[in-house]
Amino acid sequence: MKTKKEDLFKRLPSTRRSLPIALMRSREKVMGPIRDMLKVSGITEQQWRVLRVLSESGAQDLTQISLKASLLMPSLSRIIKKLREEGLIVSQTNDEDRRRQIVRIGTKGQKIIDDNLPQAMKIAEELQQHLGLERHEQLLDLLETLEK
Amino acid sequence: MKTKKEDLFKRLPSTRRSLPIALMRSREKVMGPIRDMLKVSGITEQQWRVLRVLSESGAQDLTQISLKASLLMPSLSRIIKKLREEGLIVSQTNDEDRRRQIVRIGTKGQKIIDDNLPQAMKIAEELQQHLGLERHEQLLDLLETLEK
DNA sequence: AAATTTTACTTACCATGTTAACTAAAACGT
DNA sequence: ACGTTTTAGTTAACATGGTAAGTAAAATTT
Repeated sequence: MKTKKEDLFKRLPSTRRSLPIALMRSREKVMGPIRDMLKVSGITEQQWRVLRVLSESGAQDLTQISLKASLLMPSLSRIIKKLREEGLIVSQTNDEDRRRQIVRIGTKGQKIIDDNLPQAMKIAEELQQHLGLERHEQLLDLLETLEK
Repeated sequence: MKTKKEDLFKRLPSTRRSLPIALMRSREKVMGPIRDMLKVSGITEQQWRVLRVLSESGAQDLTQISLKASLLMPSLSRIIKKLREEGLIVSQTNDEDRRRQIVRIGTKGQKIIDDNLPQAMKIAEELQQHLGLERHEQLLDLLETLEK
């Protein structure tokens, strides 16, 4: 078997075996059905994450939301503004610390959660079944390892 | 141990065990060092991917690049324009098919590749070592499974 | 050959990602 | 108390993500 000239040098992994690119592609694949679902409600994936956090963990300030929803403050700031304008959330400044803005989900926002939660769960279950429970757990564990 | 009301209902996985969110967080983590590296050269991660594809696979049209670099055509279109303006690539319309634009990397673009490739390889290696070779391969395999 | 469809981009529009600079309020140091 | 530092959030600027519509050339249909 001949050796190609390029093989004499060290090379970056091909895009197919590159972890950053693989992560990106997987994410696109996984998010497809979720985005399709949300399009009907007219909200984005990130707005959905914010509403979910508020629905699950109750009223809280932007810093907490940004941690739980994995959104950078500048993005979150815009998103909160938008969601408030559309009446999906309500916010008030904290009296103890007037820098803080406490946000809670509104009726209209909660309705979007309620309307989409069943299908979201179905999508998550199908994804899990596609991989198989064991490999699904394994994948999450490996990704968790990556975080540290 | 008491059962909270919410536990009586099916729930979406917490963000820590949600695959879409885990993929996103992992990607951010992994891309950090690469972005830091590229900042010095003044190019973005996506521009880097385009240059890499051109450097590795030679002159080709936008559709091919978009597949290899995992970029949507609208994004790629802008990126190519930018890279051309900055003199990192050169492009010419194909004579057989005048819709096609054949792009190749320029000297200046190749220099960016050459300047950063060693460090990029080092970053990739460190990532691999962090996980361990076996788990690294395992992770890539699992992500590949997800694609299908 | 003329009309239709498909292909390869391009442009527009809006939302988010990312870094940096900025503002206001709270916490700290002396 | 006063000045400094830190924290919480906002704004700005530029690039990309993503959907939709537009354009020109090639391929197909009739």
